[in-house]
Amino acid sequence: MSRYAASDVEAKWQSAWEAADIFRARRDETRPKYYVLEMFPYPSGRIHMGHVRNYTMGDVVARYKIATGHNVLHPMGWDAFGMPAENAAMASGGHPKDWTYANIADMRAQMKPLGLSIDWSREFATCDPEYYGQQQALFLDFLEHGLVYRKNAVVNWDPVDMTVLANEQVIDGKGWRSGADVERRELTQWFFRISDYAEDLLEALDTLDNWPAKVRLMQENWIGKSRGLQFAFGLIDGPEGHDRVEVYTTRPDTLMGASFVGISPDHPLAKTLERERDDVAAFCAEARKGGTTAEAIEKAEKLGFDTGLRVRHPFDTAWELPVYIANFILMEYGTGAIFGCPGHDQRDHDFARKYDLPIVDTFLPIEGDHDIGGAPYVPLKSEAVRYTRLVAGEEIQTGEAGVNAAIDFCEANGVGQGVTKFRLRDWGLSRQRYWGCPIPVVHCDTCGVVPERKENLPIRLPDDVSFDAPGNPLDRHPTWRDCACPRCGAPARRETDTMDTFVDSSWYYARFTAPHAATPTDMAEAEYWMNVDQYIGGIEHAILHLLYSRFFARAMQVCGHLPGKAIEPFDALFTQGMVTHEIYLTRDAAGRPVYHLPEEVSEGRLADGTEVEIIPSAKMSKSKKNVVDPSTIIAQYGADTARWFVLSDSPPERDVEWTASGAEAAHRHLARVWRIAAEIAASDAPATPDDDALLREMHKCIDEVTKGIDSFGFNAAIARLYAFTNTLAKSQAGKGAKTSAARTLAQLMSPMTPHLAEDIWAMLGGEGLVTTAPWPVADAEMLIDDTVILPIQINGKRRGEITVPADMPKSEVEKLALAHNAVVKALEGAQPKKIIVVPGRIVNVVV
RNA sequence: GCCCGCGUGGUGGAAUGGUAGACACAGGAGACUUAAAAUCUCCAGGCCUUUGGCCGUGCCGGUUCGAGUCCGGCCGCGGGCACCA
Repeated sequence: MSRYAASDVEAKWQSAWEAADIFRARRDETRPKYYVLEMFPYPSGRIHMGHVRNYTMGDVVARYKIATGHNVLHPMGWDAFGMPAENAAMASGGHPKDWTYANIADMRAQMKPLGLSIDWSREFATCDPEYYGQQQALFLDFLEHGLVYRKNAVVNWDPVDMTVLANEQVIDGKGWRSGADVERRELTQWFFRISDYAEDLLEALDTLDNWPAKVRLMQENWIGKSRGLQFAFGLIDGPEGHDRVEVYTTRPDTLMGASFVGISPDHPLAKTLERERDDVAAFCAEARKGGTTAEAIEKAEKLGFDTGLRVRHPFDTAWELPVYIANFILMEYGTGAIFGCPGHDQRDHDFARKYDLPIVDTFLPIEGDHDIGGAPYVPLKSEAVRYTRLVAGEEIQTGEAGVNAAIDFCEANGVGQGVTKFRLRDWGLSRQRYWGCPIPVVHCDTCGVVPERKENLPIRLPDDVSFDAPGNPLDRHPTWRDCACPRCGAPARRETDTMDTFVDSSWYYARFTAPHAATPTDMAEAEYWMNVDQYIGGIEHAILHLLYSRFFARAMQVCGHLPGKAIEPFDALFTQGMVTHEIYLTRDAAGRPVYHLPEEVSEGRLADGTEVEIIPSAKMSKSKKNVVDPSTIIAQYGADTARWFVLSDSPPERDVEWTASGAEAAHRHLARVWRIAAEIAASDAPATPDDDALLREMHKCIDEVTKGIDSFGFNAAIARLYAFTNTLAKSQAGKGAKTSAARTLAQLMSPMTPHLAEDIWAMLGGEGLVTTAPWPVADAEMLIDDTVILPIQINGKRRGEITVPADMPKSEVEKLALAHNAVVKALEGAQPKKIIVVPGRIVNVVV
């Protein structure tokens, strides 16, 4: 008998699927539709195991849905704009466009051998003018509907290269190429009004029942709805135009603990002072050093500058507080000003100790009380309710009730208003870069900012650009900027900013429903195919990409590009873990790590015998060389082995470690299944006898694998398939029962290992393709066993077991349990205190 | 710093609040073979006084007849933090 030859088998069945054209999605009102989508890849050049895992999971779902009679849409495309293409152009002199399309061709060629059930006729790249032209049309519609506007915003500025830097390009506060200290600088930029949808985006999270709870929680925290008090401190002898400092606080219950007021270096008062005073200007310049990320700002050393100005406390006008400019206060949140309460906030506490400000405890003492000299006192969740002193004679509870009481008290006394604020800021989409979708507006000296006419779209990126100087090539292009004003016809200049690549990925799922429509979407197609029934991708997109997509679905609906039902574009979301691998390294003379590829290492040693250090289980990354190329694995074992392995060893939401032995074992198992099936097919044994145990196992396997796939329990489903294979291999049944069991095995494996499944299905005389064969259904009667083993516990510890009929009444089970040796011994003639019988599960005797 | 998650044998992991360790990897013993490969069979959490007993799911405490699972606190590791995609 021949052996399982993966490469022949896989090529054969991929051709068969292509010939039958079974993955092309067409509208068909007679069948339920199912849209499964994996987050589309960035065309970096090579696919990696993370891609294999992501697309395999989507493929399992897609193939399972095909088998259960659904009309499946399973498309693929490329998130093709972005910085790496420009970096490659700068490093090697090529063009971002050539680099990107070459990468797409390479990656498509690597992806096809995986045997994915993709409708390739719908493929597009976001850098295709056909796609980004429609995106420009969307932008113009958003502009018309008031969903886009311009305002100033802070960017990372490299003062040597005179260019804007991405956060990624700021290393330890310095520009990645120039090494200069990065500054925060304001530019006029385009913004989407996502914050107008904050309340809706928050409330609709409750409707996303099939999203992971943690993703919903992360989005909830990101949107950050809070109720607080907005009020003003009266400013004493402030500069002209400044008589108060508006503050927003979520902790008005601690107002009596105030010991300073802090304002952002970008606060209007700070800017006024900066113009008037050199010492303030010097401090603000210092405070603006470093990157713009929240992490950089909050981790930076807390610096404050005493302006010398004083404000009056709203409850006691004789009480004066100093005004500090502080580098950790963000102008984007609240009012850009805070009051500091060092007694009950760690950051304020640190600040107060550094600048020698008073630390006031506002919580009334209860027994064994706190001392806030060493650390701020923040009550624990589990502690008794605390009371705080708001003003003399007013005591209020802490926590939410206290905040509301404090707001009520303040409003009643004319000190500010209770307001609701969101942490969510508007989405800045301007990028000062070439390789992105041009923003389709024109700057005219007479008319100002004018939208392009839709008939002029797409506004194409020019091909003749150079990357030999820092900055945006569109800015220095000799002619591209020149145009006629769409309104008055006078000579005008194009906007040279391009769009954030998150814009590209915020609506591609809608475009897949009609990838070549002359408008952004085709409403009939969108009505049929939307929503995405199952979306699958990395947890790293839990906030930004998913939130932006949710906003876009709403905005597109406002502009008539999506039907009402698509307000939430992704009905179900699954976030998968990473593929990890050990890192192998040796040290150079200076002790710096030198990384080695897995194939260079054998049994912990390099070919020359040098022992390597091993760092366990880290995310695969080219720089650490702990990567395995899927193409190598496919060449060695076949795609089914790679698919089987990435699904088998870990739950899909968790990381999976790629190991050579695991891949080897997966391949051995698939070869075994093939061999077992081939033996059954070639056997001349009689059709009977049946094997009741085998058939029961088969139905249990159908049941559990079906449930496993339905709930993304792929690893558990695969474990069940291993067990069933073991049972089948040992069965003494006749050819009839074995053939039936093996065909079922082929069907159950087909979503995971479709090529192998087709091959053994055909071998065993299955009709047509297993891919399109109807999914098997478990016989409910075969799932119930006649007898069960019940563990006997004494005081919750297992002491024995009894085997009883499954339907034995509780009273009978109790009698049997009480007669059990271990129970008799434990009772020593006494009566049990209690007996708990959970039918079919357990007996617990309390003595 | 802030938000979120995870932690179970040598390893990956399984377990609607109900027999902890399914299934697999690595390991050990054996069969087959001149031999190897391949394949097949069996063993396998730790400890002890071994037909039995004790301990055991990061640590400390709680709820419960019963906790890997629920609650509180801690420790460790990972993801995100708005211009990486």
